[in-house]
Amino acid sequence: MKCADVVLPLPLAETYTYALPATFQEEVQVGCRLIVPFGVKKIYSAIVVAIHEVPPSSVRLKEAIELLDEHPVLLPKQLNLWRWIADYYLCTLGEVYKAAMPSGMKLESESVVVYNPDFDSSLSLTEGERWLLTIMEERQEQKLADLQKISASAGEKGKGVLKLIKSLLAKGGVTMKEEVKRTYRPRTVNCVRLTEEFLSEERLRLLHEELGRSPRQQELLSRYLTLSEASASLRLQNRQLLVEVEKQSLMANQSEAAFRALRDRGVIEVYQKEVLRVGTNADLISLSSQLSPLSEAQQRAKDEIDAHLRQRNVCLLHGVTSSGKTEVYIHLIREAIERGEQVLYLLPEIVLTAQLVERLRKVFGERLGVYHSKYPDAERVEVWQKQLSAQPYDIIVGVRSSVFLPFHRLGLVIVDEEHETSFKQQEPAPRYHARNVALVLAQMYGAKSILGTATPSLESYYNAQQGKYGLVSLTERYGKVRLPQIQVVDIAEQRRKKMMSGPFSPDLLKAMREALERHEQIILFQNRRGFAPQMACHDCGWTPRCTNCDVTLTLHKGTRHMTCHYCGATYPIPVQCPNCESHELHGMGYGTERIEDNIKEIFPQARVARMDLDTTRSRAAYEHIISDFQHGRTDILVGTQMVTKGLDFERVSVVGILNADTMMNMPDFRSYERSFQMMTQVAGRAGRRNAQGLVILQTRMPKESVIRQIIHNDYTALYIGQMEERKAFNYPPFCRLIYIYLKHKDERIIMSLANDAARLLRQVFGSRVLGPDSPSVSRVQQFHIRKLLLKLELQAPLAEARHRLRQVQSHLLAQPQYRSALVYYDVDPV
DNA sequence: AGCACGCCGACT
DNA sequence: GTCGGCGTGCTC
Repeated sequence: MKCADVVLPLPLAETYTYALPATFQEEVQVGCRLIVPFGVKKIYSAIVVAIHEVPPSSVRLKEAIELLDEHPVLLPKQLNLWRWIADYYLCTLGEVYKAAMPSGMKLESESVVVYNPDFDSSLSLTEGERWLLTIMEERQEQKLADLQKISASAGEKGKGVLKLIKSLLAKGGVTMKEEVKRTYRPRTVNCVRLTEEFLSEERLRLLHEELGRSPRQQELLSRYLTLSEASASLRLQNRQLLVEVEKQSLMANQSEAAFRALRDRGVIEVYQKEVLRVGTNADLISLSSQLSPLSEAQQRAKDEIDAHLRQRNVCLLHGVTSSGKTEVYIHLIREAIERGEQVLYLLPEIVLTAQLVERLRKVFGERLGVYHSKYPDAERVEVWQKQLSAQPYDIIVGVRSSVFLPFHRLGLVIVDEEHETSFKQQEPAPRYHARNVALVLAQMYGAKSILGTATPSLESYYNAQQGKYGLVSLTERYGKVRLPQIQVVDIAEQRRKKMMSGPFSPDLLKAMREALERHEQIILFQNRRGFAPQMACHDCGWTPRCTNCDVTLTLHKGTRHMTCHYCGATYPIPVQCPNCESHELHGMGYGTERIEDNIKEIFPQARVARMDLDTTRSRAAYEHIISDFQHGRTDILVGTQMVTKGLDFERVSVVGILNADTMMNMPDFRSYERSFQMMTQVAGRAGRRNAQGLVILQTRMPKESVIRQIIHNDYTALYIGQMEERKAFNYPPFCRLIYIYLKHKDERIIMSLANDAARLLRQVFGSRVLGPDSPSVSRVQQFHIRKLLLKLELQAPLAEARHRLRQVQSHLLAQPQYRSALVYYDVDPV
């Protein structure tokens, strides 16, 4: 008798053991999915991580319900990676499972309420029960979740559906069942074939005569026979030898009436064939045909990378914006594929646009698979399945989560825009850094890695300086375009002189006006979305705040709401100050929405688009904005960080950074590094394949060192300056950081918990523990938050440290007063 | 996570 | 007296 240890897609630390029924116990392998019952009613698809004999002690194991896979969907290396992530990032395997697999592969049960048609409705029922019963009569099987939605919109009548369902269940009006929802459905196409009766030359000849007076049907039939290559009788007798004919291709110029006639005669029949949504390797194109030759500088960079990778496993490519790193990658990818290796090309979500995929497809055709969170889940399931198959994609271009895809023979990993913080998942767990996970993955496969960026993270550059990574610089822009000229405007001074028009300095307006006259494009960067970051009463200074979180509300004029950017709650805009009854409530400060409004007033003839979280909810909307700008259908693009990411636009001559100070003043040891990266990246959008661009950088702190470094594109100065500070105050890359977050609804409890945790941790880690602090947003969704900081030496035994952390956690949570507290970790925070 | 159980305050 | 809120503990 065998049983299996499984991981459930839940934040649980343990694996669970299920008995395997005789019907499929021989087929179960590690890495397969099993459907298992869990708790009283729930059913999940779990991943098998071990198979063994039933231990004698375990009295009552539940049985697994069903085996979903003949072959593992999780390869041993992927499972090892899961384990590494759970261990390193201090989370559970279940959390990794949740993040790793497309949801179509993580089945979950849902409760369904079923109407009982034999129910005697003359029984005495309450008004609510009657209401529910009429709803169930209309549709006799309804998901519990749907009923809850219906009841929420029904108001009074639908109050407490759960209660109503329970009472009706007791009276026999309805029953309940659990159904596993299969969200992934293969796509099918209609195909046509001959029926059993007509699968012989003899019968077909007869038919031909019968059809003597039906030329349309004859034509259709002969077209079918041609398409299916049903020439020899051997083929006819063995249906497997016939080529499948899709109805769509059969019906080109054919009569639908003739088709129906043939079908009604019982000659042909229609069946469904499963097809992949994603491309197949059918039309492999020659790899060298679409390669652009490299410039001298690019070729040199590529040769250096090759040389480094012979010695080391990782190489950092530091190439200025617009130096054509992508072309270098393309050449490296081609060579890897020719060696028979697979390639993983990681990008931050925002850069993965149609334009890049198109460029890569031109070279690699259907050898390229795209894995993106904004693509339909069904497509992601298929990419996963294809990676498992015998003909996987040679290249995967994907976002963060593509590090979880299965590979057979991974040989090269490219992490583009390596410095991007969006590679680090913030919420929920696992809080993993896809760049670092990708490096671990590469190591597991013995693959080489390339990190590319114009603005390296200090960590990566430090590793390169230490000789851990190779370092290659590409200092020349493609086509030898000059880097943009950066002009700094002191907005404090301009404001004193009353020269500012709202957020715009005269210099910026002048540059914009001239660009518009020359029919060139403009990018404006403001790192705040919404209309105004807060509202305030002019008379008493009162400011609306979120009731769940400790933050001010952002005014969104378009949606006529105030929104909490932490919990997403929306509030109506107050007409009157609740504090002093004044009507003088105004938005303070500038978000992208307000900038857009102002520009439309100043340049009414200009076509303006805005790109931020609010305007790019869907992939279509996002690609629309980009393609409009790319094809010159918009003149000015206003946006948040999104506009700073490696987008290629040819006609941009002016970039405006409206307020650099919000970035530099972030209360974070990385604020200067971030400011440099963001501003250098957005500046790099100016003057590509064109004359030199102009960047207007508005700030109140024009003398700051980082501003000087941005102007001169002096990464080395930034690096040296920042490294001195990091060393002096002991911050990464000179140590490792782990944030410990504590959450509780009661502020008094969180304070005492934070103090107890700090005391216990200091007993173990001494002065390596800092805090507790209140984070800048100290309350989110009713939970009070405290944060502790653990600074570990680079050579510290990490596994030991993590073990001790877990010990302290379980010790604290065992105390009754802290039982409802939440503890989680952020390892290597960004 | 999601669900049942159990304990306390606000209503018939 | 019961309904229903939420805190607590368990799930092979």
